[in-house]
Amino acid sequence: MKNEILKYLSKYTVITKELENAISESTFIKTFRKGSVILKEGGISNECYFIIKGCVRSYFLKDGEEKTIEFYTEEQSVIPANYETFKPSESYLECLEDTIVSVGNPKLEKETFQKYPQLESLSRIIAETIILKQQVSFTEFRTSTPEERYLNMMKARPDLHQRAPQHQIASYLGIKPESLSRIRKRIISKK
Amino acid sequence: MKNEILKYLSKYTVITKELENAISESTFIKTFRKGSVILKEGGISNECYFIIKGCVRSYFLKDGEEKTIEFYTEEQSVIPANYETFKPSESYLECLEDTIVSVGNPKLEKETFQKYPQLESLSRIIAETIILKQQVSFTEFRTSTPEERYLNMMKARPDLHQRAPQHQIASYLGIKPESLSRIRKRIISKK
DNA sequence: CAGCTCCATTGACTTTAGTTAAGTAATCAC
DNA sequence: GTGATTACTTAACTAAAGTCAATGGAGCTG
Repeated sequence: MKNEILKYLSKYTVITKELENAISESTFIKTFRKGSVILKEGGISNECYFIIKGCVRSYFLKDGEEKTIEFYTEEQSVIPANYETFKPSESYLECLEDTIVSVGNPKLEKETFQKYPQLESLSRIIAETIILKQQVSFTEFRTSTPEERYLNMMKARPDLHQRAPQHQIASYLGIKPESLSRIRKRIISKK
Repeated sequence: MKNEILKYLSKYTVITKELENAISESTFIKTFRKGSVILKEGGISNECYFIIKGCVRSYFLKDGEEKTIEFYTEEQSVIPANYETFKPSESYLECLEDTIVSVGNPKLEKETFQKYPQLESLSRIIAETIILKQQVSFTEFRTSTPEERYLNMMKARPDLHQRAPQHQIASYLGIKPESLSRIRKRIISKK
């Protein structure tokens, strides 16, 4: 299972025996059942996750409604917003499917980075890559209509449509379920 | 001037003599006149910037219109989307004011990280912090109406309103200039 | 299997943003 | 300083999303 991480890291660097050791020493596997809540509002989190298999949704409550922050699937990292801060969480983490994750925590992380500085270097590079990718997503979102956002999502992550209910996808797109329903209808009639 | 960076870094760590050296060896100062274009569409960028004083806007063209990606001001880092990729830029970087920046480039960066691993560690931590902050901004944007976005911006970065023309702010908020004009009118009449 | 809950869809209506066009104010260039 | 350009505002109209309510279907539960 753990070689899923190595497979991911191999996109950024050559996997050495050292790196393999670093990963296996600093992470462990956990599995969650569909419907499990990994983190609740108000909860303290001290773990981060790399998704090996499955789907996790983060969301929070605003005006009594669930607002989906992100859907995390295979090869994505979940870092709770309160990771390492010891502050209560404002959001939830929920498994939409049976999910297998690789778990990290600050203590293990710190020790491993000291022992394997190349891993920290790799982490920096990946973090910077994620920043740029996030910025592209954000910009794309900002400059698109709800209809375009839906089409973009279907192109970039078509699997989400099978994995998450439509009202959660709607809130992820920043619109109401009724609007998403109409947008879908409009798209079909255009074809 | 360079101690502006140290001042910023001091939010994350204790500034050692070593760190001071690391910064002064790996960066240099550049100044740009108001209106200067730092990076054009199609241009290759191999520099990143830390803004000491001034304001830089990044934008790109979509359907013949300028879409503002971000306004960068004091203590913010500008990393062009094509930094280190050697691919032509899809966006522009333009100075809205006379601007003083500290410049970094991949070669200097790499050398410095090898010489001062603690700086790379700090960079990782800051990058991870930025990821979380970006996610909060994105989520806030997604779950807000245009009016709320404008109010949020005025609260979080009121200076932008003086520093950037309104139509650029409109595109930053993902709306048309006419809509921003109406939103402002609506807000005033509510008071 | 009946009843319940949750979800997606649809319709009627309201609100708000986009579009187009015109007019005014501000800025820049000569 | 004058003319030209650009930015901002306003208005009338269109298009799309939000709101509220009702319906029908899927899935769960006793």
